[in-house]
Amino acid sequence: MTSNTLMTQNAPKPPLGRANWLAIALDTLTQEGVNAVQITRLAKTLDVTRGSFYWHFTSRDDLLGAILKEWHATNNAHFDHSFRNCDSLDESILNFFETWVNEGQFSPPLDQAIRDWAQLDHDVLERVRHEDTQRILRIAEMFHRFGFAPEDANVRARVLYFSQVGYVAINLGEAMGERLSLLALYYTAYTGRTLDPVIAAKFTHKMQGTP
Amino acid sequence: MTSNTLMTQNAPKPPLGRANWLAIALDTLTQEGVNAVQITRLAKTLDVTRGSFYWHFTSRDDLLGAILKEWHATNNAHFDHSFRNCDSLDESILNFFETWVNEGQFSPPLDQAIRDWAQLDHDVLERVRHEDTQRILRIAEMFHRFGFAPEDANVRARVLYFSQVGYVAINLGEAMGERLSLLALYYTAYTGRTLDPVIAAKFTHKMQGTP
DNA sequence: CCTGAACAATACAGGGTTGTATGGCACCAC
DNA sequence: GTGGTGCCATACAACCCTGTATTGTTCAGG
Repeated sequence: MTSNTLMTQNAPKPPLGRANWLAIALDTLTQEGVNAVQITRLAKTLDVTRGSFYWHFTSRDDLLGAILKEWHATNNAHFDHSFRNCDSLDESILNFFETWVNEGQFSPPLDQAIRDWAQLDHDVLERVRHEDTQRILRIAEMFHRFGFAPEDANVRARVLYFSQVGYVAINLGEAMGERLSLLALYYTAYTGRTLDPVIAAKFTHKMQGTP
Repeated sequence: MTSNTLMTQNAPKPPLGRANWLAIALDTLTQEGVNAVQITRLAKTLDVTRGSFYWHFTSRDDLLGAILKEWHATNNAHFDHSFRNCDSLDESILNFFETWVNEGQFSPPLDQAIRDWAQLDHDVLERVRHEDTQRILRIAEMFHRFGFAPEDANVRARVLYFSQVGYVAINLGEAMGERLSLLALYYTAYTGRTLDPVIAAKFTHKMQGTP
């Protein structure tokens, strides 16, 4: 091999922006926790030195603040939209399930990483608590809309939400098929009602794609 | 006034043992996570230098291993005994609730700290997964014993267990009164049955002590 | 007494992380 | 081309944490 250029040896490497750093930071946060989001490591995975970071951010805290803002802007917004405009309880609950397995808009792992982080930082805890109560309120409203008494709706919202959070925290690593096989039972456990078999079948078929 | 150290203002400071280090390590683990259990910090809170630590333990990993063993020996054993020898579903479920609020034998915060740790260490994850599946199995057996069909018992066990784990993960910081006021509704949400008001009242009264 | 074990203090080497300061280098404007 | 600006590399100072080696200190028992 020749020692000189003119080949693809020297990657063009387009300039990085604040968004690139934020994205990789969110990744390592969700995968390895707050303590792992270190400037040195991020720089290494971006194949760049820390000089770049300190051009886009003033400090590590600056980055962490941006992370929190990003989480609030994306994850929470998508959570809200997940079960709006639903005409039935079936649809609402199934949409809710889908939100938690279909990583795309709302990211449960990110949510959990933020929650872990909150255990160490009181400011983060406040924000997470606020979000959680908001979410529970919205789920409760949903239950109420479909005929549950206010207090019953409240409790069922809590049980449903707690369960989901607990499930991702426990991280059993089950396959999709396992979970779907219990769908109807989950539905009645959460709602006290029976899931229409046709709707269940449709949902099961739709979900068979993801692991 | 007791005798043999004739009033030295210099604290006698009895010698430390492996158990002392383990205890303080478990404390900081539950309060601040694995990354916070550092020899230097533990030594500082024990008012001792690191020289002591390296006499009792060979390394930090040695300590972490001991922590895991301790968790397995105490927390899990106490979890098992929590709802054994119960004659009714009421009693079982209420005992289960009590286990999760009454910090004494089984410690939910420690449980959660270990779970957070598991997110970073695959070995720990394996052990936690094993424990979680065991626990769920035991709860399912309990439901089955009181008349639930096997699959229904399985799902209800999962919902109940996930909920509790999720609740401590979310860390809403609610007062005892708040939670107790919804007791009966929680009970029917989890079991699909109605809680005997007398038993409910007895339990509520019993629990009013703890915040 | 004296010895050796239990336990702790001190000192040092090696590695890792955050900031900051400063020096390039490309590229676009004028 | 001159200059400025966006972006990154390099070098350095100040910590913090681990592990190990070495040296005390206390105390029981032969």
